[in-house]
Amino acid sequence: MSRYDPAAIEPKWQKIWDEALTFKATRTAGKPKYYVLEMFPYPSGRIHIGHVRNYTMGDVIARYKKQNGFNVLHPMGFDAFGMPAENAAMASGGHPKDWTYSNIDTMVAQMKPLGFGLDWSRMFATCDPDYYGQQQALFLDMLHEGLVYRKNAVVNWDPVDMTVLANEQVENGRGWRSGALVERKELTQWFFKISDFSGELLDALDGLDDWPAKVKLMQANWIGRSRGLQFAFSTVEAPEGFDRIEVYTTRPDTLMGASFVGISPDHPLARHLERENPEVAAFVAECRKGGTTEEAIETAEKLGFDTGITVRHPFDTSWELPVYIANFILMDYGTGAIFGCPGHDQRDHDFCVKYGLPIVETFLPLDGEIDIQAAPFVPAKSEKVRYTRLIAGEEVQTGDEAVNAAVDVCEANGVGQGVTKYRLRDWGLSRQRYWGCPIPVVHCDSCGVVPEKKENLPIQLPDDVSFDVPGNPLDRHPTWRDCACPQCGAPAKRETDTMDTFVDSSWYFARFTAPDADTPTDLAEAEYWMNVDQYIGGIEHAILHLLYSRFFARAMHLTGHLPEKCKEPFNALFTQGMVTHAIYQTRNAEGRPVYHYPEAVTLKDGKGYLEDGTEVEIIPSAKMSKSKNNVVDPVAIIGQYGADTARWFVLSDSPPERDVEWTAAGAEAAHKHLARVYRACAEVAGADVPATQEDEALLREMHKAIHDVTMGVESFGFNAAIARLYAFTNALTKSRAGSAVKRQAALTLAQLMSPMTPHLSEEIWQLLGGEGLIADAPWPKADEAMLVEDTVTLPIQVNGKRRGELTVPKDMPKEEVEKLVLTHEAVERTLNGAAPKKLIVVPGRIVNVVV
RNA sequence: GCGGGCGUGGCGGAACCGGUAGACGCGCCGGAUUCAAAAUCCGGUUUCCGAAAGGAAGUGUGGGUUCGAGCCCCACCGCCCGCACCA
Repeated sequence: MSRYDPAAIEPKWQKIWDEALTFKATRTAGKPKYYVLEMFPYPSGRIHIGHVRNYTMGDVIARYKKQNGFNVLHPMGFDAFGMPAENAAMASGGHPKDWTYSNIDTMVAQMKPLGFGLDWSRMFATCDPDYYGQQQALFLDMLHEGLVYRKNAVVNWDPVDMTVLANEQVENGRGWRSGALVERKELTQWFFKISDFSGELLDALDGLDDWPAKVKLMQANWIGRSRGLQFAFSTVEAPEGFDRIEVYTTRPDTLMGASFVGISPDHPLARHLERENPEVAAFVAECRKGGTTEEAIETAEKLGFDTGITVRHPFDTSWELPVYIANFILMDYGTGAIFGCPGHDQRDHDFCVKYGLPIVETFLPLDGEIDIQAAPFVPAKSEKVRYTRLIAGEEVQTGDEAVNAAVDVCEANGVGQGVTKYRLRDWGLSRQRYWGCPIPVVHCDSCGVVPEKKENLPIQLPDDVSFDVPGNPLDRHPTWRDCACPQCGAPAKRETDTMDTFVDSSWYFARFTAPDADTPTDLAEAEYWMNVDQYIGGIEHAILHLLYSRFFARAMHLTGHLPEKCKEPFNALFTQGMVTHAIYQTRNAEGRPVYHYPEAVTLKDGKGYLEDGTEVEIIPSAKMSKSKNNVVDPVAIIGQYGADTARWFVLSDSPPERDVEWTAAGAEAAHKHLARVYRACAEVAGADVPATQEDEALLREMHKAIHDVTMGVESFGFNAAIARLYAFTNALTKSRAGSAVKRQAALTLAQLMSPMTPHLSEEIWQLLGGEGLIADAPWPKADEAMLVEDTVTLPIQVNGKRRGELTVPKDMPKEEVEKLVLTHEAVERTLNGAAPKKLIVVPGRIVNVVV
């Protein structure tokens, strides 16, 4: 009998699937489809065990759906534009394109041995001119539709590298690479009008029943809808043109408790004063310093500057409030100006205490005393309070009721109007970088900004660039910028900004339905394959990627590239956990940690030792990191145990939404189990035992396994499904059933395992003479009749504690069960002749005797 | 601070709708096979008392609802994640 040899069988079956085009997605009218997609990877260079887990989950779903008669679309591609490629080029002198494509080749070569049922013929990278050319076409259509516009925006500018930095590249106010102090620079940039969709993107979350509540909540918070009042204070002795200050408040009911008006350091009035008054200039300069990175310092201290200007209270014109410039007010939220109500806001309270401003309450708790001077009273808006300085409504009402009443009264009195505001801002897509999709517009001296003609697409990135000098290579390329104005034909210059890489990943799922179409999508294909039925990816994309994709799907519908039904492109979303691994560390003489590779550590009784006997500290379940020496390389695992073991292990033990810890012992155990399955099935293939009395018991086990594993796969309970498969394997190996039934059970076992361990399953299928490929074989169906037993074992509880059990025919009437229970030895002993207080019989489940 | 989630043996984790807590795996213990080892197979394994039969306790803590609570309700403790000067 041969041994389980993954190194031989895995490549064999991969070749067979390839040649049979087993996983090629084909559109057939009348046959249902299923589109399963895992978030595509960035081509960083090597695949990670986390990728293996992510793609294995998708593959289980894909193979399972195929066996259930669906036309499955399960594609793979690469999110290939982005800064690491440029950074690599700067560091080692190569070209981002070479670096990227060579990484893609490596990663594809690492992924193929894992045996994923992918339609590789649809593969693309977002840096393929074919893909980004279509993205440019899409951009032009969105521009035409009014979904894209230009405006000035502030960026982080590194004056040494002459480049724009992302927020996360600014460390302590300095560029992460150059170390130069980062400047705030205003540039004209392109924006997508995602804010037009704020309300819709928020409301539509309700319809996403198969999305994690957590993700929906994160998106809702990000969009941040608030209802409030916008109105203007009239000013006293303000510079010309500033006779009104617009403010926005979500608490108009506290208007009678206002103590001051605060404006942002970036507010037009502050900017005006800055030019005239050096003290103001010094203050706002202080406020702007460092930006977001020094938020620790900023949170500690709330600073204000009294402008000397005052405003009149809208309901009492003799009441004047001072106007402060305050460092905690953001220009891009609301109107950049607020009124401060210290009685009911901690921040305003701190501010008023610091600057000696009056503190009055507008409402009090229904019962009990509070000292509003000592601390603000900030109850939930849904809570009822008693108003002492009432604008509108009942004296006793909830904050929500009071806000609505206050808005109505203010509107009736001509004091502003109720407005709905969103936190979500427009999506700035311009990046002053080389390795991205060029924005297809032309700057013409006479015509201004002109969209490029579609027939000129793709506007390709030039290859002859270098990264040895700072700045954007597109800017300094000798000829690339030169072009003819698409409108007047005169010599003009191309836009040198490229698109944010989030644009690339906002529509790739649609492109997979027709990767070779000469328009962004093919409507017939999109109509058939969309939506993505199951999307799988990391929680880190809960907000941006998924929100941008939802926006893009709408934009693509408006521009005629997707049918209406695709406005929400992902029917179901699953966010998977990470694969973690223990860190083994000791400390050097200075007390700094020293990290050891797992191979160097021997484990004994839960403790780890180095070769010389030194005990190491074990930090369990840590995120894998190269610098901590705890990375598990999938290629090494496949070499050691084979792909099926890796696939089996990453799904076992932990629920898929949670992190799973990779342990050598666990991987070893998974491998041993697969070898055991192979042995057991090979034994069955060679046996010839006539039918026995145990046949039926094994068949019942088989049908239960079919039922449970099916449920497990359907509900993403892969760990539970695997546990069930262990149990079924045990049942098979221990059973003394005849060979015919055992063969049937083994074939079923192979099928139930096939989404997780496809190679081993095909091998067993072939060994036992299964018909065709297991990948094509219909998923087994549980026979309901075999799931129900003729007899049931009822636990007998006395006062809720289990005291014994009783085996009775399944449909025995309640009365008879009761009689039997009362004669049960344990019950008789407890009752001791007395009658029970109560007797509860739940048919088929349990019996409880109350004494 | 706000929002969300989680807490079950030595470990990862099961437990459908409120109905036998600890499935399955790891580890550990014992045994078989072997000259020996590896590999494999068999049995045991929540804790405490007991030789055993059996009994008692037990799902972070305290209370509640219920014939019955890991699951529902209230309060608290701990951990994790997300957001955050948002007017």
